[in-house]
Amino acid sequence: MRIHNAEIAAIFNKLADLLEIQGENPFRIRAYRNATRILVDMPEDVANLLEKGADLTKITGIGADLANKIKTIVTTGELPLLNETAAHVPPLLSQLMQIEGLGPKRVQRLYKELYIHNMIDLKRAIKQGTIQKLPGFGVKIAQRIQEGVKYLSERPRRFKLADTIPVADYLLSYLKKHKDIKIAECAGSFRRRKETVGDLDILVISNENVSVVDYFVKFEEVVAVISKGMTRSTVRLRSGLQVDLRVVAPASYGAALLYFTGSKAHNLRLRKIAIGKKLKINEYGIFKGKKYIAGKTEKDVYKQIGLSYIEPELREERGEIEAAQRGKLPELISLNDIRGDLHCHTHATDGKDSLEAMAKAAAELGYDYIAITDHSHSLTVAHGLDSQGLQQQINKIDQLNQKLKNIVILKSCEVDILEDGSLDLPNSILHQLDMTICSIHSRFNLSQKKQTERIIRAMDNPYFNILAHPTGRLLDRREPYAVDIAKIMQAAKERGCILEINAQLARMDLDDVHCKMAKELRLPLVISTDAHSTSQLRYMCFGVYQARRGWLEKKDVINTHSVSKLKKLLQRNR
DNA sequence: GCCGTTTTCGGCCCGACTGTTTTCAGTCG
Repeated sequence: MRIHNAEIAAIFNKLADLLEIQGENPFRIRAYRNATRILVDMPEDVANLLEKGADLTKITGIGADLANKIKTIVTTGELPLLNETAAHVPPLLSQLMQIEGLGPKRVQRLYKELYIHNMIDLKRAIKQGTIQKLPGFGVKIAQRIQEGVKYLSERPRRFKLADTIPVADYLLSYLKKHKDIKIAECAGSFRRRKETVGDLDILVISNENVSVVDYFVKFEEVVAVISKGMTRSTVRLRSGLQVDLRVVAPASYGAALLYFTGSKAHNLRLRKIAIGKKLKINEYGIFKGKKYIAGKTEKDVYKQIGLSYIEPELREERGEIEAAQRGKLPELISLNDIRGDLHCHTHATDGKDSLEAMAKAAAELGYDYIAITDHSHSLTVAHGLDSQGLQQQINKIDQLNQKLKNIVILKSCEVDILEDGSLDLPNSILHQLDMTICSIHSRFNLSQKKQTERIIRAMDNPYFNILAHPTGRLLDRREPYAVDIAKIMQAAKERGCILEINAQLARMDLDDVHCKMAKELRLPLVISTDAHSTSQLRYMCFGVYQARRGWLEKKDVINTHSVSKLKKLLQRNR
């Protein structure tokens, strides 16, 4: 049984919670939390790396002790220290830390004074009204805990980025109506374009902070004001989304935007670098002693500590600071670089719109080409095409291409990869296409070895071009199927195949970490929308965000090429 | 628990808001 990084991370995170409740050294706890972030951000399972004999202490943040603990978890599936700690602190106490307003100190007190071991005990204590009688607690904190418990069971954990955009736009337009607001913009993970957003962070530039905060909490969608001070406030909206507002003066714009954009790990590094230069960074600026030396723009702050400007999408402490120091930051791809969409469906299978409508919509987006990739016949739920159906579509596209002047329709198909790794349409029809995309829509639960072999065998077919949605994950709904992505990428590279970044909102597959992994391997990727209607062609921006988070440049993505260069690339070596 | 261009020991980012206090601890980002 292979242990995945997320499982090791969960063990360290739980250990950190319990140690925190015990009142352990905060820096030791930080080391464990830092390790969880490192593990989650790694493109490959450490179990794999250990098998290859890698030295984990080479990773910054992992010392001899943590490396040993990781090894123990990988070989035995558990960590003795966690079990020992759990003997002193009830392990389910870590759940209580997820409640808003409950940190380690209060959880410890609930445990020691009221013998609360878990969520059930807590709910009982709330009902009995015993919490407010604890020294240091009081009525308001008890009330906040009660609301926190309720909210924890109701709220979605994170929101998809796309779902938060209309809310953010509406809130920003509301804020901008205030006469004293010069600038209002989103920071946080929203600005870093993470695929999911935990809460919305909004920065406002104004000299009239008090009236701005007052105005903010009156926004029509606010259902609860969690905190409200002179310069910041937190509210909860009808949708369950939490919004943090911060107001600063113009001189602090850059420093505040930097601070509020994060990530936390990125900011920590910046602040440490500043300390090394006898400087101090906070949300008001960068200071030498008490003297303000910069802070109007983010660029100014970076410059003071010897770094070039780092794009928000890169600020995850995944090597961007070292790259900035060496002047080796990537020039990130942008939506304007995209010249076509290579994955979309029509009403011939499970799409909503016609071939003509899709082509016209793509032309309106300024694209040079669009590939029509309706499903093949194994996907019966989508009424997939058999050879005959595909032949009819090919003929239709040929006719349409004669007529169309401003766009080229590429003949294609989303071909199912069968369990044995064969494709479910014969090469006799595939050779008539400009390209194929191939994907897994069945037997998700094969072992990692079998699933990986299945895909690589499919790639052996010379008509295999693009592996669509390579891990099959659906955000919040389905875990990725077990595949050795490193092996798949290597095999794709050797065979001239390409991996997709699928921009369907629930997919976003590959993810950012895998994009970066592909880039390092020099494996080309494609960004596609998998549009099932003309309107979904607009999802392209989300794929581009993901690509930017994965450090991709124009040259790394094949649908930035002209149609002739693209066609050449899709020829493989056949 | 990690780390080292002041350090192998002694540091480890920094500030706002709240509630329960009478000057500050706890939580959060």
